[in-house]
Amino acid sequence: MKWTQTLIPTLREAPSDAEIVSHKLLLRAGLIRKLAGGVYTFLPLGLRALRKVEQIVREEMDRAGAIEVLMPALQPPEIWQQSGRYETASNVLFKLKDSGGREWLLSPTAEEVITTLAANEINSYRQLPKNFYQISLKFRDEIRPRFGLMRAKEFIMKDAYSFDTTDESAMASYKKMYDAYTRIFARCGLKAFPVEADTGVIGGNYSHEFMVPAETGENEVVFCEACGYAANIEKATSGIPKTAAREIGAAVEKFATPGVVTIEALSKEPYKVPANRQIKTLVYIADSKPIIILIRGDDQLNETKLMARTGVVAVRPATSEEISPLLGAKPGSLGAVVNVPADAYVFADERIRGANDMTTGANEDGFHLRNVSIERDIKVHEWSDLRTVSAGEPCAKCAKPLKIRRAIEVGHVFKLGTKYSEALNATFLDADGARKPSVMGCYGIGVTRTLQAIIEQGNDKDGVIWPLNVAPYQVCITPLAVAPESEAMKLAEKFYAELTAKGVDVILDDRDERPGVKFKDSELVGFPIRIGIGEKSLAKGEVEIKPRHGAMQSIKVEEAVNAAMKLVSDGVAK
RNA sequence: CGGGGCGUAGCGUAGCCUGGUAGCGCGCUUGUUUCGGGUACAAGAGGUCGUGAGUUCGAAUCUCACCGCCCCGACCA
Repeated sequence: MKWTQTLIPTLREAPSDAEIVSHKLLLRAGLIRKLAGGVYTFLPLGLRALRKVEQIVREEMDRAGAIEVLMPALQPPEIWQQSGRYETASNVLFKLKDSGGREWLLSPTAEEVITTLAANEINSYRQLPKNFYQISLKFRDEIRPRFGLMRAKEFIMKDAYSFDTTDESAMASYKKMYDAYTRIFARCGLKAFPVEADTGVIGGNYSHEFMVPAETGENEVVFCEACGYAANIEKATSGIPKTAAREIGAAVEKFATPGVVTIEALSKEPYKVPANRQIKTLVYIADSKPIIILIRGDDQLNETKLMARTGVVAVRPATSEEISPLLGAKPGSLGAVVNVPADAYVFADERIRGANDMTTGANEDGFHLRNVSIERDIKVHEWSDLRTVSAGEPCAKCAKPLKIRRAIEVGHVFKLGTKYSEALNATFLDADGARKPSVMGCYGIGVTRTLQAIIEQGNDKDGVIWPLNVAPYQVCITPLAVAPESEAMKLAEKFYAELTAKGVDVILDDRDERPGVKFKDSELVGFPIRIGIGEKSLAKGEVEIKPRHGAMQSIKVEEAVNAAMKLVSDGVAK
């Protein structure tokens, strides 16, 4: 490709609506342009890089035995009602009507469609296992699109869906995808690692996310360097000890705490109740029903865990106005010992199970209770892990201190079980003549997000540093004179023809620009290899080869093509 | 949706508080110049100051509403 024939609108300065480095570089390097919030046009260079990522994904899916299909973006709501997600995923669904008034959805994912397909086309265990995938536009009415392609209303996702006869077979399908994902991200030049994950609205019971470490990531990952444990903080647990038991104290005693409405205030003079001997009482509204949560004073509730436990669609903290009539006191004096409505469901965190000598609110403004022994004094309906892990806590597996870092989620694999196959009748006839629902898995890669993650991970002050495998062009030939009869341009054309013939993606910067402009632009866009051709070195029979992320070297004209080929085959120089 | 911020030329911005001629840098066009790291000089084009209403003799500037964009939170590939 000749530079002047394509469109590479580089920018000296980033538009002010870009915040993070990868978003700025996507714009500055002329890869994308915004049409509206969360909606982008891919320019020629951005599209080339995107296609390369897609191709890697496609090759690895095929290699893992998945088969490519293409499902409609326009979907009828009936199948979503059947699966139950018309309600549970309602907040991200784009809904529209055709001219006849019939309602449609824009696909945010395709479990319903693929399961309907499987229900119709798969009848026998002999047809299984099968794994279908597609690479297509997805639509989600994100509450807040942000960071360019990171969270967009419209994005490209690879989604795959496996159907198996048994749980064991489904695990094998899962493992194949897990391994394929590991290869995909490695081939994209990304340092991505798998972590245990919550399953969210997709459902299912076993799941890993693939994470790219980045300060700008929207996720927090808890990990152990010693044993390799890693989990999304929404799911992570630690080996932190339970609350130390003390001698069962005297009977519960009410004491006045005027004006004390925080854990911290109660831990100070004159009360001096340490936060770890306090029970924090929270009221949440779970799908419009109030629930009471008990957690240790120095712990933080993990709302994702709460949602997973309750199985509801949405939880939110109750307002003060909702709490007062329920418990008879305002937040700050709440407890679950006395005056708890009989129908109020009480969840308690495992860490305070068996704890005694605790202090909690009296459900009376300005009073607390001491000597509370949880099992004796509180009716807990359900115990579970509800707390958020903090950095430094001991790993549950090896007791070494856990660390926390931020990351970008680029892929997610789920073991779904039979949730969708049962709802949508995707059954098969087994060898024993019994009709059974297929055991499903689903597997997603945010392709456009992966592209941005590559940039977020590979850049410096001068611009993007593309891994060779996904660079829009691998080699940029930069003649410093562009008149057709000039030595530099003639040689550039020759290199261009030879490298192209060898299957290398080459761009020739034939713009009549100053050398500085060309060098700056090639670094901004981030081509892995630049071949500079100018009169000075040409006089010595040499040209320059400059890896984007390495030192420039002068090389004899006749060796230039081979030298470039070597860099390409080496996967490019450090 | 809650909280915060911002809308002035393609991009980045000044001007707004204290109402009166819309300014600068980059980019773009033309010419000269330069020719190995975003050259220099000159001449130019380009603006409904987000939209609408209001206050005023007069509004980019003050008031209100709406729209859009960005950041923090809930949601997720």
